[in-house]
Amino acid sequence: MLLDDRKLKILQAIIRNYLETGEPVGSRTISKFADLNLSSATIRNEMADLEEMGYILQPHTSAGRIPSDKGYRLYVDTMMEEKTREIEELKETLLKKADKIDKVLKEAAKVLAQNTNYASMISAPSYIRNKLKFIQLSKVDQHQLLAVIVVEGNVIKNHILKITDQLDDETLLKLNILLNTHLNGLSIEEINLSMIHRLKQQAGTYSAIVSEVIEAVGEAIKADEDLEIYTSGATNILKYPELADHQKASELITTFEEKQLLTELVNENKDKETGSTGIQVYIGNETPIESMKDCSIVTATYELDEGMRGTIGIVGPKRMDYDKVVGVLKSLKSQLEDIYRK
Amino acid sequence: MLLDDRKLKILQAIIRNYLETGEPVGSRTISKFADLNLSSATIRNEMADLEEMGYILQPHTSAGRIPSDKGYRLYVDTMMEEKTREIEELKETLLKKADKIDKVLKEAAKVLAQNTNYASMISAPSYIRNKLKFIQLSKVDQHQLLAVIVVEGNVIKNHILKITDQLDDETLLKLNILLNTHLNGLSIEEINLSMIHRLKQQAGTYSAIVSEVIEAVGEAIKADEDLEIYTSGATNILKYPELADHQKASELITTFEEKQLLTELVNENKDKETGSTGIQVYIGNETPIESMKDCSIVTATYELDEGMRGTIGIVGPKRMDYDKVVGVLKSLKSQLEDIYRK
DNA sequence: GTTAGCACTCCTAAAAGCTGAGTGCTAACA
DNA sequence: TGTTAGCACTCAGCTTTTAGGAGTGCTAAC
Repeated sequence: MLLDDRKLKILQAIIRNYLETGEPVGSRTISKFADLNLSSATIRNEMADLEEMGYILQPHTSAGRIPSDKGYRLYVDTMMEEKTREIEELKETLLKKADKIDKVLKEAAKVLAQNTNYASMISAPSYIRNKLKFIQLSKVDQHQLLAVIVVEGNVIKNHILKITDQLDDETLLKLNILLNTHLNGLSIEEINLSMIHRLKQQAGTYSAIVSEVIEAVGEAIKADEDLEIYTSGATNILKYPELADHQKASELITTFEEKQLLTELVNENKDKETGSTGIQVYIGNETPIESMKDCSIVTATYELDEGMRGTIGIVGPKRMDYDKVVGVLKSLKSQLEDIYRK
Repeated sequence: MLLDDRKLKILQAIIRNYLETGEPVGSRTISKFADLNLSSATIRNEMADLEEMGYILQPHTSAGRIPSDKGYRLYVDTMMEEKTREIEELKETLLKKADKIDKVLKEAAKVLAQNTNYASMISAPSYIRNKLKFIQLSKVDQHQLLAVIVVEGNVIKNHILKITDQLDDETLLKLNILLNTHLNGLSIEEINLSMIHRLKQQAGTYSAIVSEVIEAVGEAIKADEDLEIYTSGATNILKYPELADHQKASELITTFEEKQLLTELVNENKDKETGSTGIQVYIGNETPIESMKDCSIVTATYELDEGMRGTIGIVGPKRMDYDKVVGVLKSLKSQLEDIYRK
């Protein structure tokens, strides 16, 4: 069977209507819809066809139709009208706090959730290939050293290490020079055992300190393991009756609270080439997160610098306002990139 | 009317029973309760008295009785049996990660929520009076300096500052010495305008850098303004029907998600002398947080070091298992203090 | 190919009925 | 005087019934 123009128009009308109301839509409702002048009976015939083709389904006999995942997919891929709304307030709020990226992202997630009435998540940008930029050892007091490790992209890690023997300033300076000359500019793959061994030998009695610093460097570089994720508006999902069932809602909100599972989403996106727009839409079972299989997820990938990427995501009911969400995400994406791109 | 021994026993039985079931308890249920051999009719008479005295109330005629806030209060103050359960697993988990206090607290909040089936929150310890311990300026690259600021208690803040003019190593060393000799050991009150002025003069052409560093110092010291709070198990409240109503539940969970309002709880506790145990119980309307007026909150204050305090809290239904919660909180409190106290 | 008409399905909300837990009161008992 | 058995009464909540309405599929006519 062919999906001709009229069928497309009817499908579109069904989806639009369902997005608004959340109720199954019947043939009469569609027949009253402006441009196509058809009786409800005709619509019914067409709807039967659409159902057979898998674009819509009936929750039960004698109910109207609702879009299937396949139907939504078609809608998102081909029928959406691009709206270009702006969220000006957001930009202002963001600019005010531009000095602290964690604050900005937290705030952005909040604004996003409030604007869309869905749940939102933002992952902090993480470097894909990280190189060590700079190490600084300093004496904090008699028993403690502070190691500051700066990684490409000005990610900074601090590590306190306890020492038993006293260190004079000169030795400290030597250690600093030793570490920096050998390690700066190296990525994690380049710091291998033979290099560590060589360094330890050169450090002599202080090899224990060198060990500990190198370990801290390792942790600093693979920082994306515990990826920072900011979420907001998880409770918005309680607003949609089809998701507000206790069991499901609890699982969903927990997913947002724990954040652990959301990394799957981020990782899924990191590798994938998302095309020119950087927007990904997961509908129902397409989602990589089990507890969200009754939801739709829209994500955007932002890139502050070559290889420094993060993910913005919106989670809502399958009948989400895709037009709006995509618009808002695009806007936020470009605003983030504007603020931080040099 | 006097609250004699028998009335007390009946009240206790009512509360115990209600805590378990969450259903209003009737006279017959109580009369079947072991030690007091009384008929349901007698219990009914006593219950009428207890109701008149305000310790219990009826949701509607011909329903059993439930404890009032006043009843719970009496129970918590005088009738609770102290149980001393242990959460051994917690201690192990905590020890494994003892190097990162934020991870520990996050984990502790999680364990707390899972153990109790209520919502949990933990505020990171914050110094009341903070002193500057140490400043370190280093060159990251041609255009950027890194200022590392260490505050008493090894709280470390990093601040990146951009520079236009080149700085040679000698000047940097001089600046470091200048800043450290003048500022170390000072509290925020002691760094006043005249001192800043003097420093700037001595810094000559580099006064802009000094300004920026001092500003960063200020932020580092008053870090408790944006108090870190870790929460977990907010969705647990959906398990208690009396709180799971959409409107209320949504507000409650949002409170946990936003965390902002929780600072009120922390501040409330910071000043208050909580007695020898450090445990506070808020029942119903006693709570300082509006959205939680149908809940009970139990908090404990832990103190890692003189003046370095944080708050642990449990939020649940009014019929929470006070015995257990108090026990768990005490246990966690002492474990935290054990791990971090020097 | 389109449409009016009709019988049929089945969800939903409201109404009616029933049940059982629980009460307050009274009168009798120890 | 305190305790108890008994009884009539209340009322939330569940089940069943009923009615209504939205929507469908099919058929026959245009």
